[in-house]
Order: sequence, then C-alpha cells, then structure tokens
Amino acid sequence: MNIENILIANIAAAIEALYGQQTTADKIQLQKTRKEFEGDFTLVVFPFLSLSRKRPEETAQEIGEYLTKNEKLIASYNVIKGFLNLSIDASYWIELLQTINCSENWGTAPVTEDSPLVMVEYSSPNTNKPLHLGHIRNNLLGYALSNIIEANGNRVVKTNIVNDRGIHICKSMLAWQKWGNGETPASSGKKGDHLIGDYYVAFDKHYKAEISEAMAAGATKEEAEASSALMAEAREMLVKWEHGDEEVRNLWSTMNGWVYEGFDETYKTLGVSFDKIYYESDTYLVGKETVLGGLEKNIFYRREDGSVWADLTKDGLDEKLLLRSDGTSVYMTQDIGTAQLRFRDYPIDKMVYVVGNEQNYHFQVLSLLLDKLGFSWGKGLVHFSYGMVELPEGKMKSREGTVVDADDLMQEMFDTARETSVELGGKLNDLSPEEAEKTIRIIGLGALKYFMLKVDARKNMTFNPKESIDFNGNTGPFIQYTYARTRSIVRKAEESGFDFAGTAAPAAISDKERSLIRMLYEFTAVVRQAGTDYSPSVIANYAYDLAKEYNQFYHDYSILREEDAAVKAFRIKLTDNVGKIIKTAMNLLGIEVPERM
RNA sequence: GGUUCCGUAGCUCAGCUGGAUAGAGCAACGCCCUUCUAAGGCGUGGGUCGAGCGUUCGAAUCGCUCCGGAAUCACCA
Repeated sequence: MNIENILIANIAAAIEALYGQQTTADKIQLQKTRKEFEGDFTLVVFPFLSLSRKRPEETAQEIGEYLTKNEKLIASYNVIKGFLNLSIDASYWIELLQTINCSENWGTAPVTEDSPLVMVEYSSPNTNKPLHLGHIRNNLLGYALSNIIEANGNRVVKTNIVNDRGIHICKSMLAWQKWGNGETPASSGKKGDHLIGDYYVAFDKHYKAEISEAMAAGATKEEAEASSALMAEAREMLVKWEHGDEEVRNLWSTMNGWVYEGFDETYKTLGVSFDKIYYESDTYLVGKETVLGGLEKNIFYRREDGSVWADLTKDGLDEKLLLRSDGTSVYMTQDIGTAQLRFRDYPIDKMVYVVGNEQNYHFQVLSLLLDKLGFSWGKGLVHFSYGMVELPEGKMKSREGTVVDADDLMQEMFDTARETSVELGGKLNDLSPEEAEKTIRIIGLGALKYFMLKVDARKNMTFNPKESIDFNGNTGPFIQYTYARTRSIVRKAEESGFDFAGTAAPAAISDKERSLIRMLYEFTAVVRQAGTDYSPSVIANYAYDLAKEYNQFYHDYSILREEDAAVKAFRIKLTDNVGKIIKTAMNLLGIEVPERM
C-alpha cells in the first residue's frame, strides 16, 4: 500500500525496459513535488542520464510516458528540466484517507511485551531550590521524547534521578536551623521547594557577608573563604549526614519531604510524570561498590594516595577520577551506581539521558565506563543533549536574581491566556467557569510547551518572557485553535444529522485536499524520524505545517455549505482526520488540545 | 591549547540522508468578519544561508581552512 514503494518499483522497471540496464534503489530519488508545480511526486532524472544517453528533458519524457502507460495509479506527468512530476490518481488519495480514517492510531507503532525497553532519564533536580526555566526545557523534552519513543514501538520507563544529598542541601538545612524559627510550608503557606530555596539564598547571603567582613579585616578572599565558620558548619553537617547522625538525617528527611511536595505540584501543573524515581542517597554507595568491583577486575587502578581512576587515554580521552583519596564518591561514581540499580530493576535495552550539553564530556566518559563494566547498553547509551535557555539579557544567574521560576512562569502563562481570551471578545463565555479555567490552562501551557519544543533541542535558545506569550503565528495556541475549529465543523455536521452512509466518493479532489491527505499520510514517517533522530521539534513543526495547511483549506472552501453530498462528506471526513492527527501530534509533545476555544 | 556544538531575513526559528526560484512566524504596510471559530486568511517589502576553497551536472546541506559565539577539559555536582 506504500505509494513510494509502488512508484520505485515501477520506475526501476521503466529504466530497465527503456534502457536495458538495471538501476539501484539509491539512484531513484523520489521527492515531494514542490507546491508551485503540478504533481504529487517528483523523480530526479539526472542519475539516469548516463544510462539513457539523452538530454534530461527527453529522458524524463520517456520515463513519464512509460509510467503513465503501465501503472494505473499514475494519472499524468509533466516535465520541467530534469524533473519528472507525477500526478497520482485521485482515487488513490481518496482511498488513503479512508485507510487513515479507519486506523485507530495512525502514525504510531504498537507496543507489546516483547518490545525493546527504553529507559528515559529526565528532570534530575537538586533538592535545594525550585525548578526554573532550564528545568522546564528538560522536563518538556524528556516527556515528549518518552512519548515519541513509545510511539515508535518501544516500552518506555520514565525515570528521574533526584540529587538529594550533598553540601547544597546541608546549606539550606543549616540556614533553616539558624534563622528559620521553625517555619514550615504549612505555617507560612509557602510551597516547600520555594521555602527551601529561600534558605539556600539566605545561607549564601550570610556567607557572603561573613567573607566581606573578613576581607575588610585584611584577609584575602581565599583566606576568608577558608576560614568561614558557616561553611565549616555546613561541611560538618555533611559529615554527620554521611555517618547517619539521627538528628541531621531527620531534618534532612523532613526538609526534602517539603521539597518533594513542591516538585510534585510543579510536575503536575506542567503535566509530566515518572514511572520510577531514584535518589542519589540510595545510589552513591552502590556506585562505590561497583567501582571497587571494577578495581578488582583491573578495569580501574588505584594511585598511591588511594584515589581510584579510570584510564581512558586509549579511547582518546583523559584519566578520570572515580573515588577520592578519602574514599568518597564523585558525580561519576553516582551515575555508575544509579546505572547498576536500574539494571537490577529493569531489563534495559537502551538508556536515554536527557541532560544539558554542558555535560557532553561526562556522558562520553560514562558510556565508556559502563561498557567496560559490562553493561550491554553502556556503549549505545544516548545522551540527549540540549542547549541552554538564555534570556534576552544573557544567561540566567541565580546570584543576580535573573532566574525565571517555573511556577511563576506557568502562572504568568495562565494569566495571559485568560486576558487574551477576554480581549478576543470572551471566547470562552459559552463554557462553564470550570471548563473555561481548564481551557485557559491548556492554552497557556500549550503556548509555553510549543514555544520550547519547536526549537531544535541541540541549540541554545533565547527565551523572551514578553514575546513568548504570543498566541499568534507559529505557536501552540494557533495549532490548538485549528484543532478546536475542526471539532466545531464535525460537531455541527453531526448535529445537523448529515448522512454519511448514503454518500459516494467524490469524482475529483482539489490540490489542497490532496496536499492535506498527503500530510496525514506522512505523519507515520514524521513520527519515525522524530524517533530515530530523538527530535521532538520534528513533530512540533509538522503539527504547525498541518494546521496552517488546514486553515488555508478552510478559508478556500465551504465545507458545511457544500451542496454536493459526496464532496461535503469527503471534506468533513478530511477535517475530522486532520483534527485527529493534530491531536495525536500534540499529545506526543505532551500538549493537550481543547475541544472548544 | 585539545574536544564537542552552534552561525540562515531587523528579531525568533524551520529547511541539512545534495536537487527546481532558500521557507514560516514576529515586527512594518495594505486588503478580507451580514458567510461553517478573525487566536484566522490574502498581499507587499525584507537574504553575499558567517567567509573562502574543494567535491559534483547541481551545495544552505558533504569535505577542508579560517572567522565569530557557546560548552567542556576539577579529589564541584
């Protein structure tokens, strides 16, 4: 049923019949005919000139003539320079729409118990501060990627590794002990993660004050930092934590608990979720064991000072520290431990890490180390590396207070969506207050998510808070609006009791209709490409193209006022299916679409 | 300095397994709501695809060199 394969087979036959020589598949370059020319598929004939020994136009003419004569599906052809444009018979497109209409999950591959298992790690927050704009990009990419991988016929386990231990959380804990007066999320009404974040900032403030005081007394910066009593206390706390000091552990559990409640709320609002959460406090010791195991097998080596290293010079990299001379673990050790635990829990075939591009080197090393340690998926692990989010003024800097908070940003999106719908004449007035509010959240989030996902993940992107909340043009709300419009058309058709059963297929279809069906057909290839390239932006840009194409169609033709019943039924069905695919595409990105807006 | 990534319209971005005259949106200007949702459609203007060389019938796309920007190369995480 794949039209391209049919065409390729016919072209190969044509070449052989006309020129008496076989051709290879890679020479048959079939592409979508550009809009300004007539036709559906275009064959580039330049590769065949050496066989035909004729001019490009003549060669194209001969092949076109042969094809129209021998393949019923090819209705006509035209030649422009070395390009042979082939028009496919309308009946094929009409039938194709019927096929898409009948298939339940067009574009997505089924997942069975035997499907490969892919684990996707994303989010990975620290527990000392709330989520910010960078995390939003990470979460949205990770969630969308998981959906896309699943749509390509894989079992997916979404996972999160929480960095819940270390000096950073001790800083917050210490500051809370000193200046908190027993404040809790319940007592102050603050979200837990924000509360902890505030104490982290408080620590930094007092620490800075301490430093400048010491420097004013004549110390150098290094001396001041080294003699900081606050920092010494924080370190002391970390040591107590490592030794399982009950008081410190209890405080740690309590305060991390507040943070998790806050994170859960943010994740829920953002619409992302996880199947399994790992905590570094559980994995760092496993990492140590695994590294020591590797030491026994001479995969790693120990230096005189007792530190453990991996020699990667043969792989073109440096030597990498795995355990400090005091026996404590480093970042890499934890990731090895996490990998070990995960592999015990799941039969992982492939591991995808959604982590910023500042850690490209880390994952290059991790891949090698896991491979040396015998993890089958180590070598083929995917570091889905994405670029930083920058603001028009430059990078976000927590010290300068230029960090865009995730919760604040989402709230701002909701507020703007509400204002905009009022400005546009109370678009949501027909809905109940609850439904209107729900729709506003769908639109606000849709704007934010689409804005971040349409950009190629590898690239650094600029996030302009003001301009990003634009609901016109290439935006999420534009696509959502188009979806709502398709639903409106279908709803009205159903309400009017239009009889689909008694209608025959239309005799002919227009270019716009052809183009739309073709785009629906291509969705399968788009999903596959997004899966192999790990690229949500491919889906995003497709959804926009489809919505734009449909809007043009909508303006060019009457659908409900069409008098020819066959044509009317066809257009309604087309509308219905465009809506279905828009919805599927948007859902793959983790974006909801409203029935009305 | 080594490694990796990025450079396309004033701005934000598509296009990159080589194909026809490089596309959207925003911003500017003009037209279209008594007609199925105007969060829309149509039109005008706007480009040495960072630069150069090479491969090719054909290069934004592939290769090399250079220029500009980012990340990374820690007993930080």
